Amino acid sequence: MGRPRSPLLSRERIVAAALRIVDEEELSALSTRRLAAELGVSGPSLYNHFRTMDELVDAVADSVLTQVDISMFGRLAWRDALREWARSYRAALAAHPHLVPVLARGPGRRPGALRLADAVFGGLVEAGWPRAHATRIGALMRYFITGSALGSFSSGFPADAGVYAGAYPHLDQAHLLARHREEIDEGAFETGLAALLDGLEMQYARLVRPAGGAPGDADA
Amino acid sequence: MGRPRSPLLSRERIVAAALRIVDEEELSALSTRRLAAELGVSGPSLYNHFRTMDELVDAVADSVLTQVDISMFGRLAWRDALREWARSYRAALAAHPHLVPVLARGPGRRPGALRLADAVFGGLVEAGWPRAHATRIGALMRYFITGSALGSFSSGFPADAGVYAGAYPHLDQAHLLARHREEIDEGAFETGLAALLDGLEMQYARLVRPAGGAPGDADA
DNA sequence: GTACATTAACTAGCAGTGGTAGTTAATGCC
DNA sequence: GGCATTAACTACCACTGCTAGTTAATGTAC
Repeated sequence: MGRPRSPLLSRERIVAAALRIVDEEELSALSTRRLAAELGVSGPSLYNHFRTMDELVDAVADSVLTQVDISMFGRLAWRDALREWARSYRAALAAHPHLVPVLARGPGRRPGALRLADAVFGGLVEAGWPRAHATRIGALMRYFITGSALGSFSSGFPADAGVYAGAYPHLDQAHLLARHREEIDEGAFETGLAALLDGLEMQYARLVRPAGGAPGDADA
Repeated sequence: MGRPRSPLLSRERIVAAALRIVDEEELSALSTRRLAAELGVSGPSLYNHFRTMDELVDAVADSVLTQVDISMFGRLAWRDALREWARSYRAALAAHPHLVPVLARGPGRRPGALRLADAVFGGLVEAGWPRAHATRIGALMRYFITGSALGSFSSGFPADAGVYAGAYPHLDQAHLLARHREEIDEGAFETGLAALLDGLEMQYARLVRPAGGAPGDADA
């Protein structure tokens, strides 16, 4: 059959189709043959564009991160920037929950992920946080955000009341959780985010002006 | 060959062997044939003890949660209990990071997971938190803890300085992160935990005694 | 403008996957 | 003692990621 007159595939087309499959089903539904079939092509053709399936999944995962807004760093105060960024980050991940375990493995060499890390760290350092603190804050924010996007808390509880009956006295209402999924998950995220920022604010106050008047506020 | 004179397998033996494989390699290394070989048995024999591979993985995951200490609820003040529980929870998960994506899908019908949820929710409610707040706190704590155990932050950054060179100006030291893995991950967890508890404490103060003296402290 | 390396599709096939069907023999219970 | 149940087995099935080797169109160098 030979090479076609115009290319049937491109990395972009492959990534887009793969993302669709992963979102509509799950990560394990993504297979070379399945993806190739969706693209009207035969399995191994994908290997002309990606070296391995892992590399393909990496590209799909990173494509999600390009949606995250980082323009608030340098524009807003660190606390407000962190909050807006966290919301944008979570929204991007929550739209593609099946990819969260992949993304949580860290940035690796994926440009989208490195771009985020760079922006957050840079924003915090420029706001006066010492580098060691900025590192930890970047990490703990990622912990919280990926954790919140990894799986719905509420819908992890079966809606069948019988599950809880005898053995778990405090969970007598847990079968209702799934019904209020979105509002609970969202509420927990916002509550946690607010608590986290309040707590960091306290630390910042102790750190940057420990007795009444210190330097540090680099508001460019 | 028929049935052996004494059973070769048991759920416990299977789960233990599976946990070893998952810890030493990764979740995807766990296959029926591989596991069966390790147990000196042939593949499909496992299906006499578990209906599907998913059920087996669930059992493995839940076995990890039985290690988590929940004795502090009712014994310590809510804030201290939450901190101790969080540390115990994280320690259990971090010892088996490859299982975190499974655990993060929620408790489902797994007794170990439901036992945790029951203890945390019960502890918070008895400490005076309204049920809706207790739900959110249970969720947000799980977000943070699973997120922190899901993947090391620091070792997600390649140790190769060339990765960051031109494009990511603030990450000029990021290649050193992996070298300080444990101390950074641990530090970020503790910093985040402290911030979270500080933030919740502030909320608790506003909530339970909004103007100077309210009821609510059920210290049983 | 013609060689020619490269590219991008293909078919065939390998070793490994979860899971099913059907067989066999030991066990535990009535 | 009779017999359903249990727990092992072998032989498959459809699927997985991936490799090898084939073919024909493309882009580039001279």
